This record gives sequence, structure tokens and C-alpha cells, in this order.
Amino acid sequence: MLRRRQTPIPPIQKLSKSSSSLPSSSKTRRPLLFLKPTVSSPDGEWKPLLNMGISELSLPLTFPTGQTFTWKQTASTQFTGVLNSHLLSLRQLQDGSISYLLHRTCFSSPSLSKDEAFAMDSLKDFMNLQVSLGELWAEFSEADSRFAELAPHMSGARVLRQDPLECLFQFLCSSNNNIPRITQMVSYLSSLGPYLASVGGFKFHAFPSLERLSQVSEEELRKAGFGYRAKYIVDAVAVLQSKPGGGAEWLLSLRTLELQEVTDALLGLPGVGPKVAACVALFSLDQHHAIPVDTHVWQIAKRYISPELEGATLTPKLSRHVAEAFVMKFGKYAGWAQTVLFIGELSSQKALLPVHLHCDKATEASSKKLVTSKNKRKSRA
DNA sequence: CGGTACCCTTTCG
DNA sequence: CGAAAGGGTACC
Repeated sequence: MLRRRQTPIPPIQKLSKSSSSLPSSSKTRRPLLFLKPTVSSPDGEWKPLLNMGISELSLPLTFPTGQTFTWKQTASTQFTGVLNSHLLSLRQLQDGSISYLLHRTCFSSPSLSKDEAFAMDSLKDFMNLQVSLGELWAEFSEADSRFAELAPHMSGARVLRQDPLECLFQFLCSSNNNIPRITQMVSYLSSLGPYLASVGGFKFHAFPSLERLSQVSEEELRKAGFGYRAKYIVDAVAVLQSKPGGGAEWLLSLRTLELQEVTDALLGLPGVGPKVAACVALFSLDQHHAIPVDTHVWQIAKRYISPELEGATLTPKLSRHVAEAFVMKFGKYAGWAQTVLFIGELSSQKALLPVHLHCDKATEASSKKLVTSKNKRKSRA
């Protein structure tokens, strides 16, 4: 059942110039993937990546959950994004098996095969695949009952390891903002970078360099709807560019530091407060116990972690308290636990949850009713 | 440390 | 249709 389709599909040069190179035996059993069948420089083919099982990786519980705004859902079970200037799509079948497709872009090597090894390394890195969710979640479930009841419905929700520069600018856009607008702003920034290709109606660009970003003015950003964050972007670019050795490199170097040092460093950037710093630390700088405390996490904390906080308002001091409480409870991968609890709060994901696991007041009442009526039915039976 | 203005869009009452 | 809130930060 779990047999992987490891059969190394021979590197068929799909419809390459010398069509005679197609092994005749394969023509009747080609997979039914009619993707852009006749373009002159075709994409690569779908290839099996791995099957860790749905419990280790779920694309829909990893990509559209507020960690990244650059990956797009390009088909019902397909997500597409840019990794080190490579454009690739991922797909997941019911059994959890993941396939990938490397798209051809203006920057692709002629054969694509050279790019593939590189793209695969990037991907494993990007998905933090060395971290086993199974072990972590067992511990989390033991530590926290809310996690335990949520976990079965959140299988495979992972924390990504994004490029720090990209991550920083995404979350600079996120302050006091909502997901659709953040997405719009981030795609504006992305559009400044080199165009790669179009997939599923989305145009993909490599994220712009600091140098390219430095060419955009505050006024332009304001016109593009960034509001007061326009100044954050412009100023942050300037500060980063002033770092000896380069801003992107400086950000990357934070990966080797402790969380407190990372946080302090990030807080030195314009537009970066504790919440944004924690997001960048967790989602791109290997700080697995960074806890971005926003209004959702605040609700979670009050409800499940520190009930005594009911009625309090979220001050910086209390934010730190909440973050500490999470780390106390979940340990050095507390940020991963937080992500699961957080997804449970997202209204977009609530639709996938049984009603009794919902947590807002309106549904709380009705779920109680449901439970009691169920119980009545049961006891009558 | 605690309070408030800041852009702008959507949702709520 | 006005108010409030939405995945905060800078400044006082």
C-alpha cells in the first residue's frame, strides 16, 4: 500500500526535438499528464518526490496558512512557488505521496536535469523535511489537550524554512493587516523581481534583490496600497543595505544565533516589532521556539494556556509571558505547536474541523447544544 | 510601561 | 452607512 513508486522514470526528453528518442515501449503507457503538451521548451515532468505519508506533510495545511504569501494554489491539489529562482509545483495524492514538477523559465538550464538536483535539495531544505512531525506531535499531544484534539485534523502541518529576506518583507507587510491585502502587497513586491513563468494564471517572479528593492520609492509603494508600511519597506531596505557584507547575507547569518540575539537584531529594523520578528525567526531563521504572539495566539493563550489572563489586554509584557508559556509547555519546537493551534483558529480552516472543535463564542454555544442533543439521543437509544 | 496614531479594506451592527 | 477590527509598530 505504501509502496512508493520509486521506479526511476527514465529521463524521457518529453517531446524533445529528436522525437525519435522516445522509447517506443512507453508510448502506450505514458502517464495521463497533458500539461502544455506541445510548447517548444517544455516544463519538466511530474516526478515522485517522496511519500512520507499524509501525517508528515500536508500541502494544504502548510502553504495557505499564513506562513508564506508567495506560494499559490495553482490547481486543486497543486501548489506552486519559487525556490532559489527555480519555479516548481508540488502535488499530493490521497495517499500522501508528493510529486513535483520543475517549470521551465528563462533561467532554466537547457536540460533542466541539472536544475532538478538543486531544486530538490532546496525543496527538502525549504520544507524542513529533516524534522519528524510524528515524534514532535506525540510530545505535544501529551503536553496539551487542545493540541491533542486538534492534531488529528491537522495532519502534516509543517513550518517552512523560507528565505529570510523574502520572509522579512512579507511580514513587514503583515502588520495590522489581513491576508488578502498582505498577499496583494507581497505580489507587488515580487513583481519587481525577474519574471520566471506563468502557472495556473499566476505570474511568478523570483523575489527582488535588495538592490532592486532600493529602487522603489515610498511614494510608489503608497500608491500601490502599502499605506504607512511603505516607509517601513524603504527604510528597512536602506538599513539592510548598510550591513557590511550585504543585507541578505546578514539576515542569513542570524541562523547561527540564539533566539534572543536574533530577535534583538531583527527589532533593529524599521517596521519590525516583536510579532514580525518572531515570524521571521520561526519561518526563516531556524528559531523553532519563536512564538509570534498575535491576536489569534492571544486568544489561544487565554483559552488553553493561561486562563487567568481572561480580561487582560495584550501588552508587550504579556506577549512575552505568552511566548514563554508556550515554550514552557511545548519545548524547543514550541513554534511548530503554535502553528497547529494557530491554524485551528483560522476561519478558512475551521470549515474542515468538526463543529465541536470550533472555538468562537457563537459556535461554542451551538456546539454545546449539539453535544447535548447527541448525548440525549444516545441516552434515549 | 501604557496609550495612541497610522493606511486601508472588509465585515459587522 | 458608520463603526470596528484586521495576524502591529513607532512614538510619546
